[in-house]
Amino acid sequence: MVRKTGPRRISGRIVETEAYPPGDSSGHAFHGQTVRNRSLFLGPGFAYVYFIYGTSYMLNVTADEPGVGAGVLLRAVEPLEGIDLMKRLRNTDKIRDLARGPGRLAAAFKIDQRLNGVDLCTSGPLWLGTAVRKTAQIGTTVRIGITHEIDRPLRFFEAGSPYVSGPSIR
DNA sequence: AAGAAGATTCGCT
DNA sequence: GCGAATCTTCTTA
Repeated sequence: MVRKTGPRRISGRIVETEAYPPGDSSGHAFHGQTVRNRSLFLGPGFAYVYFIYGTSYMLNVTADEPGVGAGVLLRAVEPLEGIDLMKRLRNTDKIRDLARGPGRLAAAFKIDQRLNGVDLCTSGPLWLGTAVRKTAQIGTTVRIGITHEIDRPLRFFEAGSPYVSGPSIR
């Protein structure tokens, strides 16, 4: 994932995600389209950004066809470029904690509601690149922090990565 | 118009 | 580990 803010560039490898497929009652699209979640219905490859708990922004990559609400929550990133800038944005010097967790990830990449609806498949302020090629074992667990459909194994992470939030046991 | 819940984080114990 | 922080949206009166 790459973030361009002014002359600065922030990037990292996505190491943890959660899926919120169509019809999932824990997904924000479950009750239909609203002002808040309309980006989820744009079709695949757009940013869905929302603010929660009065403290945190979160970033999803939209999925599925236009009109079908579905998304993938990005929960953790291994920092690559722009680490000094991330440290300032996150107010910490611990590289491991810069983007470990969905709210921290958004803060480290300077993501707020202005990026809601942005196309993530063309280079703009925020996009998903393919430059980093590295094989990894993918672990799977239930999703974190939800109260519906809690048994579905829809959290995915790079096994053994120190940049993953939460449990790393399959 | 008021209240509750929410895909979390941080600071303290 | 636990509780507060703090805002948006949706529900209920």
